[in-house]
Amino acid sequence: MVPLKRRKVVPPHTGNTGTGCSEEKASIKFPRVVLFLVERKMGASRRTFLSQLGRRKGFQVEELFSQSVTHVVSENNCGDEVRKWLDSQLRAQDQKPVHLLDISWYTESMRAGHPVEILERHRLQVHFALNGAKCCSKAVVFSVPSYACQRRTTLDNHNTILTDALSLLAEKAELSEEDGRGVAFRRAAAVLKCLPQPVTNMMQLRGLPCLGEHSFRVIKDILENGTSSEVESTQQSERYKALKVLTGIFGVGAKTADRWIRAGIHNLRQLQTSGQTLNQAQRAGLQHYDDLNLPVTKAEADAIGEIVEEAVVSVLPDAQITLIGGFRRGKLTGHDVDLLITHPDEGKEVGLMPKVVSWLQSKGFLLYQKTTINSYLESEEGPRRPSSNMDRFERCFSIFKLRHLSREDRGESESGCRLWRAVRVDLVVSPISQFAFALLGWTGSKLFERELRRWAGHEKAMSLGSHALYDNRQSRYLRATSEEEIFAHLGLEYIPPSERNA
DNA sequence: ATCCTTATT
DNA sequence: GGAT
DNA sequence: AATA
Ligand SMILES: Nc1nc2c(ncn2[C@H]2C[C@H](O)[C@@H](COP(=O)(O)OP(=O)(O)OP(=O)(O)O)O2)c(=O)[nH]1
Ligand SMILES: [Mg+2]
Ligand SMILES: [Mg+2]
Repeated sequence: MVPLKRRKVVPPHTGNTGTGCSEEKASIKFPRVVLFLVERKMGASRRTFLSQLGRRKGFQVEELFSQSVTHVVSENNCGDEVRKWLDSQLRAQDQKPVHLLDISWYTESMRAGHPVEILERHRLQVHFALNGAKCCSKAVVFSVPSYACQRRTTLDNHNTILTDALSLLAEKAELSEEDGRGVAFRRAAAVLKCLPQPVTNMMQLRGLPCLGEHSFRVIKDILENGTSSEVESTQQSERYKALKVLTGIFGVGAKTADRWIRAGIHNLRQLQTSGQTLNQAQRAGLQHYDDLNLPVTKAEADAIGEIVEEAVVSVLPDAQITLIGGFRRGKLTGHDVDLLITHPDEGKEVGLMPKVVSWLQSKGFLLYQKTTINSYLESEEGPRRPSSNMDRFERCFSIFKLRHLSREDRGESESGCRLWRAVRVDLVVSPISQFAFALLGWTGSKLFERELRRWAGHEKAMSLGSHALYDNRQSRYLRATSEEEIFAHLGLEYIPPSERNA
């Protein structure tokens, strides 16, 4: 884990506040091992005694913690506590990787007269959640909250093997229309995604939320054998493979795929020869199956953003376009491009979507589109809208025809190779008064959105949508002009887009 | 036992 | 499947 | 029933 080889050893520099190395006349026998003993719980006198013992045996034992230290030895502290102390001593970016070791490694090394091999039992325990669990017989310090919208989840996932496994089980449940199981596995995976380090043993998981018997079993199998038999058998199952292929068609969900499989349709060839009636979305989805199952790059997303911008400003000059969805969270690829359009003057955006779609269609950019315009007058029934304006909401699901991005802009027309690809593009038009809700609602991730809404309903008696937040107790809509304000309304710490990758 | 996000067409 |  |  921690690279010990070729660690540059900084010689004990001047100003090392003296009480150390030079006084003990024994020379340093192990230059690649630089020790530091943590005084906390060990006591100053015992620490001095152990340090001098070590130096007599030829170990370099530092008085102060610095970048040159390679081995940190502690007694009766757990890894979390030691890590916290080290962080308080040295800025995180200045720290080099160190071994966090128990005193047992030190005493064994003293007895052997040389640094002994580091075994698992020598390492200090690193816990993730001390949710009611005890840490070294000391009370809880920090915890992993149970709603994903209370946590920071960046894209650097230290447990991809485990989260891929749990995500696959979630997908299997969702394809079997077992939504409860599906969301349970999604939440379990999300908890592991937010951990600061790889899980190496089961004890580290004590006290974590959303992990139960089944998830523990899957994790244990992977830690012990490198794989989970349940995951493997799922991947090999004919039904799972067929469900994946068929739901890979835009417009085909779990129910339709299940019906087709029961009719003996397991792949695209069987579907095409079956004479099944397909709706318009499914016909487009099937025609562009390969392209739509290719990842979309950030460069392609930017290119589409520019085309849409040209369309939008040509019909409404001051309109603003924002890239949302996974790309706003910092993802490098996605399954589609999501764009949010608004205008600084409330009401100027009304009727924009049909004009934008017409422009794009006239230039031949749209292979498919379904636009929905939600405009309705104030109704007496149900909760009243935020005062002063009516709800206007326009959306378009489309398939874009995008010219291939050329490395050196050679506008070639070679042999049989196509010059374009199909890309799924979602457009949303929102009035500026609802922009913050739209931004929050379409930035995702999907699980993060569900957890925000569950938090709103269950913990705050509120209802959150992608255009408004309703307070059931005050019987009114709460206004917001920024995502920060919405988190504040919900009593949540603000989580930036890059940390919503649950 | 019951719930599991909230909208749209 | 996991939390309440 | 599908999509976000
Ligand atoms: N409330 C709610 N929002 C959703 C749902 N699915 C997606 N969204 C929101 C959050 C997503 O980030 C955003 C865009 O959806 P996408 O399917 O394009 O997902 P995203 O862009 O995150 O991932 P991608 O890289 O495109 O696969 O819309 C849903 O089921 N409910
Ligand atoms: Mg997307
Ligand atoms: Mg999308």
